[in-house]
Amino acid sequence: MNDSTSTPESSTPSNFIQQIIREDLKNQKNEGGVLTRFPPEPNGYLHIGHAKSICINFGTARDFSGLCNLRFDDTNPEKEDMEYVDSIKESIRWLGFDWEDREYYASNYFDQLFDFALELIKKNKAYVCSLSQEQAREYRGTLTAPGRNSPDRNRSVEENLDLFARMKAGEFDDGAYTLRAKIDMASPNMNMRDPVLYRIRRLHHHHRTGDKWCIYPMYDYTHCISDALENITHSLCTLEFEDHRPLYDWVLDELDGVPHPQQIEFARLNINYTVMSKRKLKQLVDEKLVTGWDDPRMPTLDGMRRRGYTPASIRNFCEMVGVTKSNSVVDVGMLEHSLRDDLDKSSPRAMCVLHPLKVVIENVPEGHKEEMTLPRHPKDESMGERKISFTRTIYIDHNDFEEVPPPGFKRLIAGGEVRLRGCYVIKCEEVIKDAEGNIQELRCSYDVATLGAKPEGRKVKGVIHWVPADESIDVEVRLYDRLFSHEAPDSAEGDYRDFINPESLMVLRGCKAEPSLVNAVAEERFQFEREGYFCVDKIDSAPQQPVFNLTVGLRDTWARKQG
RNA sequence: UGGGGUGUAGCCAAGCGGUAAGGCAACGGACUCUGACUCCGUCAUGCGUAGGUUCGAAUCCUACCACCCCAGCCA
Repeated sequence: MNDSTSTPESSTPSNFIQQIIREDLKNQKNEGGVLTRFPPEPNGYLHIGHAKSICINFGTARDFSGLCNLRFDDTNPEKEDMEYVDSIKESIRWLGFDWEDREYYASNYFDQLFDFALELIKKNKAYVCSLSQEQAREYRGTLTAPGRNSPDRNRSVEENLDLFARMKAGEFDDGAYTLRAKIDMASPNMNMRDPVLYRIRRLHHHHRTGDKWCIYPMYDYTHCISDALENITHSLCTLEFEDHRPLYDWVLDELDGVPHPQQIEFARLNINYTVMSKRKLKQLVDEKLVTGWDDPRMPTLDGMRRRGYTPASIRNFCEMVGVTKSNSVVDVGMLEHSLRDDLDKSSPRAMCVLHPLKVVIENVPEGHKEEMTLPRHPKDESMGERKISFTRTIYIDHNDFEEVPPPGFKRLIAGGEVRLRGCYVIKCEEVIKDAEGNIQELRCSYDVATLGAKPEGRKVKGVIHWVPADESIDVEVRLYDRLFSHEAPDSAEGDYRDFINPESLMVLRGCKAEPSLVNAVAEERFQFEREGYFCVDKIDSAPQQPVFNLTVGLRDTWARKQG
């Protein structure tokens, strides 16, 4: 295969869709071009599952030097709204894809769609049916029993034309008539049993066409024609549309002079420990089980963005997952791996003490202040440095001190030593407790000779993070965990809501952050050393008062060993 | 009991008649002023099951099994 057409970079293994397209290009199909489309219905917010589709559609086009259109599949005025088109556009842009000026709407094709319907009627391939919804269901038959022809099936072309025109003119109530394709009521494929092409929806205003129309085309009829009108070459969609393909092909075959794109189906994305259906996500929002569509625990792109996910990590994840036709459930660990992988490279380091424990270093004089310089990134010098004052009173994390340490504990213990990150080695001289025996503070000493140098004659294994007491800033930190404690909340016994992880959100107030963090801006990301990756919440932060969301924790082999 | 799909390790996934890629996870170890990162190593005599064809089968054939989707005037 030595054609001049660009092929996907070899770094990403080829998938079955790329193989089909490569074959098409070899056969000079579509004049060697590739045009795909991402076709969301503007009836809700995008989630990680849509991200896979976006990556496949835009990514496949990019891999073959083609283009991808954005098309809103807005044929059902009952559920759609402008609010959603704006949010969808924003999410796609955020993910890093650009449809340039190729923004289309199925509703822009309503006139042409209507004319094509006329063509089908004239060819005696469509008829106006008066069956009620209930009757239609009865006439349709079942999975194993064939359906029966509608009594209106042999209505004359003239009468069909007249009735369809009157449907459009608004003469009939919702549900009084439908326009149906005349195919085969005995087809083993339910979609081919004279599917509805148009329905009457007088009661709804369309978010773009207003009240111009009172009949609306159905998905099956609209999608293939929209693809054809845009000269789409490959119409990539999910598996559940597999048995709609014969209908997609039927419509285009019956129409004169329209191109015939190829529909190819792939498996949708499933991830464990979450739910992906719009119905359930909406329920979580409506029942206030989460704070909204952009709750950082939600698998929505708005939620993931607020959580601190990077667009690149989501794109890489989608690459990693691959494209196949087999239904699968991807381990959320893979998503987290992709996230950490990107964040490790791109996040400046900072120190923030989540559970402050006061430490007084007795051999540091009152008022003493020594400026420490720490790199913003251990491997990327271009990120620069930050300054932190070493003072007599500091805070360390409560979890970094144990009076009775478990075996292998290498943090601070009574009488033991530990390194303060980027600073001196300190030794715990005394543990001060209140009447109930709770640890109040630690009295320590420090070894002057250990700044940037190994201590003499002994080994100090542990390194812990810290902040100066006076100069640190108080911040709110929100610790997020998986929304569900069951890996398959959908398919488990009982209601999925019963598996909501009660610890999926823990709010910590009075955390002590190093002073450089005071100017952190919305959505800025950091690695809080030894804790995890955090980002500044864009909703609840105020100037000089950042609120941090835990994006994902650092891998923690110690915690894992502890059980 | 109809039709359309899919079965390769705990998870995702290559493989396209020539003797099971890669990633995630896990487990060892090295390194380390983050128990992080990085780096090394281990991890399918086995490809849903049973037969068959072949010198040779995850790949071809036959039968069976399991799971997913379809009976909206939703997309």
